[in-house]
Amino acid sequence: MDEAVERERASERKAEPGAEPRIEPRPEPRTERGRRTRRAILDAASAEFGELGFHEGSVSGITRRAGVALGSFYTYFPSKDAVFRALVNDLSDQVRDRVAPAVRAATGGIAAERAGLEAFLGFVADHKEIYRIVDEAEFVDPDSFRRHYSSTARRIEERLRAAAERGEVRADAAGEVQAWALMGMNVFLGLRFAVWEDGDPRAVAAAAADLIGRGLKP
Amino acid sequence: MDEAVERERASERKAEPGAEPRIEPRPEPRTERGRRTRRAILDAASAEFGELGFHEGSVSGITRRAGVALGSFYTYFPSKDAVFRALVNDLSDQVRDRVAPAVRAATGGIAAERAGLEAFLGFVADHKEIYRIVDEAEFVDPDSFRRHYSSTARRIEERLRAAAERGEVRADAAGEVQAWALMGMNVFLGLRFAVWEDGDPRAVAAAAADLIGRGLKP
Amino acid sequence: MDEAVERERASERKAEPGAEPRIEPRPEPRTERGRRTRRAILDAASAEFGELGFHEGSVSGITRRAGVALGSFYTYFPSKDAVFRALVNDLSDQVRDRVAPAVRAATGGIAAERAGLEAFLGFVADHKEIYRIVDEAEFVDPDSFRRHYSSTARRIEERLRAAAERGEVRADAAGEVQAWALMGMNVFLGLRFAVWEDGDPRAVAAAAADLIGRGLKP
Amino acid sequence: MDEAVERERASERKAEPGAEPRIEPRPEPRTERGRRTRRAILDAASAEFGELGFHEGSVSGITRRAGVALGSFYTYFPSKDAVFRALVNDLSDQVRDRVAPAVRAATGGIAAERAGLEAFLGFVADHKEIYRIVDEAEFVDPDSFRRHYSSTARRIEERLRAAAERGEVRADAAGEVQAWALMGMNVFLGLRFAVWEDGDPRAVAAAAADLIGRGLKP
DNA sequence: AATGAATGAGAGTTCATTCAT
DNA sequence: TATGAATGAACTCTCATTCAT
Repeated sequence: MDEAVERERASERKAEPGAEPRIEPRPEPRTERGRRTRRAILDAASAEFGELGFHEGSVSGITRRAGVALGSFYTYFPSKDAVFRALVNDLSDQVRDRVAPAVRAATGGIAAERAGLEAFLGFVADHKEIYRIVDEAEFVDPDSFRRHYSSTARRIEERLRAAAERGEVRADAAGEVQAWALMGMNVFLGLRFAVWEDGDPRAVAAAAADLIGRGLKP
Repeated sequence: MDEAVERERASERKAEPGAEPRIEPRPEPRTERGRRTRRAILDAASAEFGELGFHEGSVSGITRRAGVALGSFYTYFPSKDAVFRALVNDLSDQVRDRVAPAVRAATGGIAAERAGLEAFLGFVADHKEIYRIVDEAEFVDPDSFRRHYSSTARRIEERLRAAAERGEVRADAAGEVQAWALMGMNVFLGLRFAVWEDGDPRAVAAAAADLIGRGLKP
Repeated sequence: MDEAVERERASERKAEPGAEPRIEPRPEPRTERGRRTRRAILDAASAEFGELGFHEGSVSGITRRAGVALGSFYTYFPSKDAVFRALVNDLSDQVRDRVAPAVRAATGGIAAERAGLEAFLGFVADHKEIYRIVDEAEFVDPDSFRRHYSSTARRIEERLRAAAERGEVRADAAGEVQAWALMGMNVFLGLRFAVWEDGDPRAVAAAAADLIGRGLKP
Repeated sequence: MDEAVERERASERKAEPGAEPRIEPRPEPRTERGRRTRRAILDAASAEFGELGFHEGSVSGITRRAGVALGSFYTYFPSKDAVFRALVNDLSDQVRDRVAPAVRAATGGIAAERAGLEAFLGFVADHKEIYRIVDEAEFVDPDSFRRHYSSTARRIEERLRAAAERGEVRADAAGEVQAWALMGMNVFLGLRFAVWEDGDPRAVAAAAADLIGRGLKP
């Protein structure tokens, strides 16, 4: 989460190069009450944007959900864009934090991917709004969007390479193309079997692992 | 394309059941001039939404690009939403019409998927805006969004089943999960290697076909 | 006046049953400043609609007269229709509040009608816009229009009945027809001798009272 | 009706003094077909404005009802205002032409007023749209509005005077005030017992005649 | 830190009227 | 005469952001 905050600030600083400096990043809340309010706004934003999307969602909708006055929003976030960015990064980190341990706990490259997908499907089922939010980032904050998928693909690629070095995966199948293919697979399986309809994560992950296990096997 | 028009009208007709249908579908242009203008607006909308997204794009931006007066837009489309819907369906049909022949011309199930992906990557490179438009449909016109992916997945699944019957693919690997997995791969490979950066369609398609070829082989 | 506010809110709440109530009633202003602004807008609306009518009048004309920003209008009224409704009810109550005491102070049924008409003519001379506003309600807000005349006629009818019981008026002349006839008389005398041209309220009221006094006498 | 046409032209000529000359009155249709089209448009306008009012009614609504192309409207009327004016004058003349014979056929001043009101109620029941159209003229074409009521009141006043000369009515009750009072009664009785609800014209007219008969009696 | 009134740029949509065919 | 496409001014309403309290 700290990472996300870091990025949020960086992103704000360089936002709109050439334009008026406009909006300063907000300082961390000093009091406990302030921290609670900030969290309430962030959660409300997640609900608002998840339900309505960025453009249909409104700052006043967020503050209404959060139970605070409209003006209070600007005590914590300098703009509507800023909450959204904070949210995308927050979610991006949350997925990573949920998938990574599952991957690490698995034995063997394919088993790791299977475990990772299963964890991912579980996360998605709990946070169905993630698709709408991340997808809309493509329009609202392309940087966050690219960063989210680039870093996810990079992590997969690194795992494939490590597996290749351990001889579990063909060396020529441990590249960027395969990493993106796997990520795409995961994302769409999540859309279909966790967002649209609740599928059985174990079964879906097993079928996918079977597919790529054979596909990548040396 | 006629199908798209058909759907557009149907969609408009049943929009908001119960509410007064104040926004009526527009009649087909009766003159040749009218048909030309309608097409110009549709193309302009594609450019506008592709560059700016649905919400940042404006009707006046569309008419400016099309070189017609603002009011003329409403001679052909009852609302900003309506062009967008028409556009999504139009693009959806265009992809299908580009991919289908390539698939049919190929020999064997895996070769067909390879050819399909290659054709898809080519189409995407020519219409980079398709991602932004289809993705934003998730928010603007969820029906079109679902229909687009559902029908694409269904077509892949049918091909897999046919290939399984011909013994080219394992029978237990010709299901919905695999179809969505393949579609996800294709979509993300398109995003990475045709929209973000121009990759070599042949090479990317070959690598993907190798992966799934082994993965699905009986 | 409270009654009018009450009705306004009720009317907004049930507007367009079945459709989404996108346009919500505005909460009461919480601060004194807010109350002042609301009143300024209502008065400005009265002037604007009185001069130009509902359709030619504009929200921006109202806010210009009120000396507030365009957007402030929507802090207090959810739509142009809504101010209009509020205005009609406000005026309707104002007439009643001006006529009623004059009526009560008079001795005898006919004298009461005479006094009522005289008060009414005075009010109209001060608020010449009332005709345009109430008349246009027929198109903009038929409910308010009907309510205004129905309740006025009902009050007249009740007075006639009471007078009949006191033996001041023929029993068979204390019905709805007579009440509507009297109201119509009053309304048109107001139009002719208070709006179009400033007549002498006492003289006009006396002539009318003479007419109906003889007409209703037992 | 010729009178109405005459007035229409005059009114158009002097419309908007000082403004650009703009719009020429349309010549009489030369062919039979032209006359039919003009009538169809006028009837359609009556329906359109009667249902929707002047502002909500649209030229395209009129042409749709009339079954002619939008552009054809301007072959017969120079503007939306112009049809409306033509319509008001047309209706005004129609009422007069329906009421006048009934009045003439009656014997005695009061009987004439009774017969006139009864005829009026009958006309209104057949043309409920007349109220909305004449009332809205107050905003759209104040001249027509004033002329309509002024000339109606003048006719009543003349009848009262003649009756006074014949000794049927008190001399001091044959003035403008009484004429407007009678007209107001008639109008509101029409609104209540012919437009809002179908009452019995004979009974209503009898009750009103009783009222004014006694009221005016020498 | 919190509140909620105030601001105004900006967008979608309508429709009377014109005009080329 | 008739047609229907084209035009663009004008209007209502939204909402992110500011600011006085």
